[in-house]
Amino acid sequence: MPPRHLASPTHPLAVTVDLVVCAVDASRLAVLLTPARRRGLWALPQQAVRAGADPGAVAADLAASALGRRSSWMAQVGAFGGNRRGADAAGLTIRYVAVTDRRSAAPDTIWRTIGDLPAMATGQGASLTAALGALRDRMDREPVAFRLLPPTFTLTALQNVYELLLGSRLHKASFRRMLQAAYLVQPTDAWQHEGRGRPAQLFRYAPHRRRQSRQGVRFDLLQR
Amino acid sequence: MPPRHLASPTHPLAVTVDLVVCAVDASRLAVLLTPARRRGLWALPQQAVRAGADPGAVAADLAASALGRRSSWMAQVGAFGGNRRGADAAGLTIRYVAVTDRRSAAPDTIWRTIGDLPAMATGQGASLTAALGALRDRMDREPVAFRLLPPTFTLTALQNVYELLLGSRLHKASFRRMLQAAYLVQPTDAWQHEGRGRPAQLFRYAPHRRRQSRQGVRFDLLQR
DNA sequence: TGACATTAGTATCAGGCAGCGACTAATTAG
DNA sequence: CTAATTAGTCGCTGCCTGATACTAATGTCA
Repeated sequence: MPPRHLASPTHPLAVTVDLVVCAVDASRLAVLLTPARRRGLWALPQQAVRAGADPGAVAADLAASALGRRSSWMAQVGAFGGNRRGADAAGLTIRYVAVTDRRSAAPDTIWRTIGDLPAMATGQGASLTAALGALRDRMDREPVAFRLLPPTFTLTALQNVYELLLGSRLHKASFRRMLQAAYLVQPTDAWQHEGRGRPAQLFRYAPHRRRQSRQGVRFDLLQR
Repeated sequence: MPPRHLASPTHPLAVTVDLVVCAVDASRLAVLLTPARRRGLWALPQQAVRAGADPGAVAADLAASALGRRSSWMAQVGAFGGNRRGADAAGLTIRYVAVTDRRSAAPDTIWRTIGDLPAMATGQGASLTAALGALRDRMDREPVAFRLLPPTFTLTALQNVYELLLGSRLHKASFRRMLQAAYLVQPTDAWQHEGRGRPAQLFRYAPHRRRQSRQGVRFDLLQR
């Protein structure tokens, strides 16, 4: 037997991509579900990966087919595998999380808000939670929040998305100050009249002047 | 043909784990390499995944066999696949990055510092860079720096590791102040006498009193 | 033995930024 | 016209950051 750190023979494996597509629905986070194999249950959209295919491309196609349109942002959560329960459980799952600004849906798929999820197939709930965690982690490195909103949006709407993803409230003035300092949005000429109250100006995501990040050490985020 | 978002038949795939093991060597980052299939070239340690195996466990075993001991920290970088060049290129690669405090090595494996890498097999250099990027990303969320150091260490050594991973210099007083505020290290009774200069106190990684993270939005890290 | 170099660690201060409350602005409802 | 509601801004205060400058403890070398 050769040392284990050298190349070793291959053992073909069943590989599936599964996908958590998120959208914002009236201050709630919603995810897209498809019918599970067992009737009455729901599951994350998933698709087998063929040899030679790029898993990212497979996930993008899957998102497009489940949404009826392309998702506006996507990232890989990770690869998981081994001893799940169920029928052909010996395979590998590559999980992706995606985001969209419009809750369109292909036939048979449904949107459900977190906290109001239907009965789901085994393990799917945990997958979903893990994917949302990954989303939260990337939120301050990539423009995820903007991809959950239409091309133009109010700053209040943007703040709501951030609060939703962070799970905590933010201070209005501070939020806007930081946003301005980061040169991430541009005002448009349009204003949104939303029933009562003062109209809100619409902004567009338009990052210019990339600021140097501080390069500091965030010990306060380091908790293990 | 069924809709693509529903379960579809399986297509077995060759799945490999590959691994970037890092250590600190006199203010340089070093990685562990094994001989590539083609003589004279070097490659990342890798191993096939059998059906039913957990890729994380496979990676941990691989690390243990390449190092001769367990690695002190490990994380998945991601799953990559599809159209690489080379012989059996149709498979999938799950990449992990690991970290150790001692540069032990199994027979046939070598340590090389970044910037002084030998000729490597196709694509391996890029894999390595991507893994180091992932390491840097997780550094301020998980205690990676501490795992690159022995159980007790001087604060100067810790700061050197942070500077190495961040790629920039940090201010001594600020570094220590933040470290103290985060309750991450405890002083020991031991002092390190390093040739000339004042001896340095040895500390141990011992996070107590988990502070609330600020929950703010780091727009300055958001640049796309 | 004493001055100097070297490394560790601390103190203090000034400027900047975050969080906060309070303010103005623009609209609808009644 | 007044109150309610939502948008957006202003100014203050206290904390944190980064810098400089200091003290402390050791080895080196004349």
